[in-house]
Amino acid sequence: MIEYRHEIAGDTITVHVPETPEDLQEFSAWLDRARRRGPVAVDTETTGLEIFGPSFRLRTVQFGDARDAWVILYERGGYHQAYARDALRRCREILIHNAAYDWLVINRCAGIPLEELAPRTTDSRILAMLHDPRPPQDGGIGTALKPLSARWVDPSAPDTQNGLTAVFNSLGYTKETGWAGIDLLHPTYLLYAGLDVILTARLVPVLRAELHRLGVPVRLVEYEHEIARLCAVMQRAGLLVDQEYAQQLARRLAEEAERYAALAARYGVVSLGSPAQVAEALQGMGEALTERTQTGALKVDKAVLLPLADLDRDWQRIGAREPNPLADAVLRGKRAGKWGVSYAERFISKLSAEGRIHPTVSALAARTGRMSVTDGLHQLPSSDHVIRRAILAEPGHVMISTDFQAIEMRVLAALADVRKMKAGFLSGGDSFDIHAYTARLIKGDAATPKHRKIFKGAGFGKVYGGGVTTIARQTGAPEEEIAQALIAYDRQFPEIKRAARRWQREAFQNGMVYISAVGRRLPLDRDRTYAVVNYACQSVARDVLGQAMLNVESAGLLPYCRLPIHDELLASAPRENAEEVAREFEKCMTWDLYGVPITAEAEIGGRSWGSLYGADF
DNA sequence: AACTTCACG
DNA sequence: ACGTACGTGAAGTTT
Repeated sequence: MIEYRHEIAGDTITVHVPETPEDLQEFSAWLDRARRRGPVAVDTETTGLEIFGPSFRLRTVQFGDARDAWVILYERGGYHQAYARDALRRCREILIHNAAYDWLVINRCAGIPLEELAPRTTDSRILAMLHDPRPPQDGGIGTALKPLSARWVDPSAPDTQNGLTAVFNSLGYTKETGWAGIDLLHPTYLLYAGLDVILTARLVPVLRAELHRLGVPVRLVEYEHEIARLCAVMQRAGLLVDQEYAQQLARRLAEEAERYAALAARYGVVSLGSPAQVAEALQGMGEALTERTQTGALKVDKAVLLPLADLDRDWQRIGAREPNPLADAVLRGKRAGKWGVSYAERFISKLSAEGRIHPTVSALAARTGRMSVTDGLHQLPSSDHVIRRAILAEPGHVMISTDFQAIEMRVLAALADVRKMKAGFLSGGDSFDIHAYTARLIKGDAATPKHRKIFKGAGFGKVYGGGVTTIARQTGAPEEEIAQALIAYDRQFPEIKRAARRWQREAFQNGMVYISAVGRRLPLDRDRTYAVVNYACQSVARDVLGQAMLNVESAGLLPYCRLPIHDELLASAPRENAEEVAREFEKCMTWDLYGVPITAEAEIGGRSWGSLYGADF
């Protein structure tokens, strides 16, 4: 048995590393005592972060409480693996930091379904997010184990992390390659592995007490653990990639990017991605650039370049001027480059052995509680089907996308109790259009599609906290018209302004933390408290999606689910049942929220995701 | 690491 | 006192 001693918060702790069957027996005896006393913290060390990648391996599984850690050398195989598996099955209550990762690792490498682990798990990262969801850049502690431990357990907790990075470097590894390359028995590695479970074991009771003190509902904590499980199930399922198509698409886009880059080079732009070069070249061609970035540099983003290329927001010729050929080449070259690299190539490089991508589905990512998904799967271009075409339903299946209808406007109406909005949503049928309704309320029979567009902008302005200038820029309407529209909007829906003021006051009285309708803590930035309207709506909309996911599971539809996308659930379902499954999804996403109907509409596509975006396949 | 840009809801 | 568009992930360039 290898043993290390270390100090945490003034206590001497021990990291045990069993090597022989007798050592493992001792571990087993400890586990029996520990699991009777209380929860056992669990963690894994792996060769990297690509759980579904072809060379991924599980190296160690750690167990621990506040004073003892046991690092099981899973990589050694044989009885090490047997004891680790057995121990995972025997623990009643498990504590994990960022459980979704370890659930999936253990599921993939040790064959224990995450459905067995999840009901027994408390995730310290979830507790931390419910305490303060802000990343360090926004003034929070963040949710990484070391900074959290430094705050709540022992200020010197991050030292081992830095120590391990230094060891990686001294051995000629980087932060990425070190995890797979370092010797399994390296003392710093084993100590680091052991300390993580001890820190987790100490973190959970402190955070629990803190949440209790702040009145965060236990129900919310439990709900978040359920949502984490559902997201992990979707991550495990992954999405099928049309490999041949993706490869061909990547090649085509690379060629296209190359062609436009060569064109831009003729005007002195060596790198399309260099705003400074683009700005200088455009000015050299006599173009007047007026917009500036936050740091004072000349802005040459899409919004600036499109008019120079005589293109509207949909890339259609306006006919107002002679297109600037450089602006046109930069726009097209950058788009082709981004689509090729961020999407098509990424799909290929991220493939699992089974030909699928498994993007990380983070259940609790944004400071509003919103989910996030990696590998670009939340950001695939929707204006064109070519990228989404590369993602496929299962063999014999079709893609089904079920969207909430105007969810944030409905949540706003519900939370702020906006009388006329609620009346509209209640009277409106399936195809009710809140923005057209608003336009009719204000303009009467004179309401036109142009008015609808303006009041849609005003509605988003309310939800986002935008002003006249930004809404005018977004909608393309004159500022005077927008100013009038906002006045009319406030007159029709006076409850919104009142609620905004009330929510800001509540937050101020609560240490600049607004408590959402479900009890979620939403810290406000002092200099932009108006954001509370957006935080309230966005976070409850996220919780509406979470509830829908729970309903979907109860209806037996979870195996069809592939991705949550803020106001949408993407699914793959057998072609012959598609109609029935689609209706079921709609049912799971339909209910009443404080007197406002929440409604959803399913669309049945073909084999590829792209088929839902105006293409015929 | 910071900045800029661009893709989404 | 007044007014403020919100939230992400990712790539490329510059510092």
